[in-house]
Amino acid sequence: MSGEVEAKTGLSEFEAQVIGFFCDGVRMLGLPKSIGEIYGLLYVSQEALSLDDLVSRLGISKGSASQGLRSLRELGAVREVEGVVGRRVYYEPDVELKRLVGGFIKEQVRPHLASGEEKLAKLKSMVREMPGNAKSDFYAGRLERLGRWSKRARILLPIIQKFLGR
Amino acid sequence: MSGEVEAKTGLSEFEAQVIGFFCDGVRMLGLPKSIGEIYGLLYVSQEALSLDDLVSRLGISKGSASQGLRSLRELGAVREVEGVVGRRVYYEPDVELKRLVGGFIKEQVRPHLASGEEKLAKLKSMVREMPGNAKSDFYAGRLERLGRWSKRARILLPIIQKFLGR
DNA sequence: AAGTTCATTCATTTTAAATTGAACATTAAT
DNA sequence: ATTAATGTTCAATTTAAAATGAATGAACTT
Repeated sequence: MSGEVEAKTGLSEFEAQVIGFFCDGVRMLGLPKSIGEIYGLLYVSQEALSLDDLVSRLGISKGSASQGLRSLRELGAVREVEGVVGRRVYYEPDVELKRLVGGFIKEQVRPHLASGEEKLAKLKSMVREMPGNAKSDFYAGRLERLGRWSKRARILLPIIQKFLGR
Repeated sequence: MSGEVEAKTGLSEFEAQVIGFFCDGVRMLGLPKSIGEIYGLLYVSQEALSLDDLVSRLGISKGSASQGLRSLRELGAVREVEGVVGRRVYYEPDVELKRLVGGFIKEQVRPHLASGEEKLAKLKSMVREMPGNAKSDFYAGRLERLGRWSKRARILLPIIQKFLGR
């Protein structure tokens, strides 16, 4: 009657709210909701959880859980816990902001920045190969400005990481 | 045969590539492609452009153009140019990174941060109202950590803006 | 005030992204 | 070697987001 939370499984109200908190967070970063759900549940759980735990408690598919865990591993946001028993793998969250941001920058930001710089280089060569185009000076100026943007980003990223690292 | 660019209108290859550059950029920020197209075309255009110019040159609908321009105005990424003639409004891009980032932080980042902090406060009160729950200490610790995250973000944002402001 | 020009809104359609789950590995136990 | 347990992949589906464009509104012109 009041909440917007889907409580089809045995999540407490508190757990559901924390999970919702992380869903909002990851959506702001352009990541799928399921990643927020998975990280969120790990974040509120004192014990490490297996893939099957995530599936049953969150009510998501095995596929989602598997893919979500992979993304989170790549981001460095979760780590495997030595599941002494059997071959089942248990996960726990990395809760250090420094590392979370570092992973995000490394996996999401830097690749985009790099591909942007490639494209920029191509654009610059296009301008160079323009004949006596009246606009080419204007174009060159605009591209130069873009180059300054990405240079600033490159300087800024380590500053951010350093700041968050304590 | 080779390119992925839709050239249904009179966009030069160069213009199309610049627009593609900005499409990638805004998608990284979680904004719709049309916003990248509009800003991109304004960015490569020496003269200010009207809504109808955007519609005809980009081949997008009036609705998209209108909504996209609104978002860009709200972000402070474009400004109206005093269209001396008639009542048609012409737009030009704001090309200062400082202001673009500032607008993005103000419009996109801060609201999310604020709503996150609200939710966090609610979660904290939920923990306080927990009876002698065995997990409440663990929960309190986790929430405290989240609070530190958002405090850091609040400190970091002005640093970023200051850095980009020269 | 009737017509014109230009911009916005919003219900519908389209497109893109995320999710699902059955089929396919992989590894371990017997 | 066979079965059981666990994890991954990917074509098909579902869901969410964005684009469309007809209807509407607002502002100007005559």
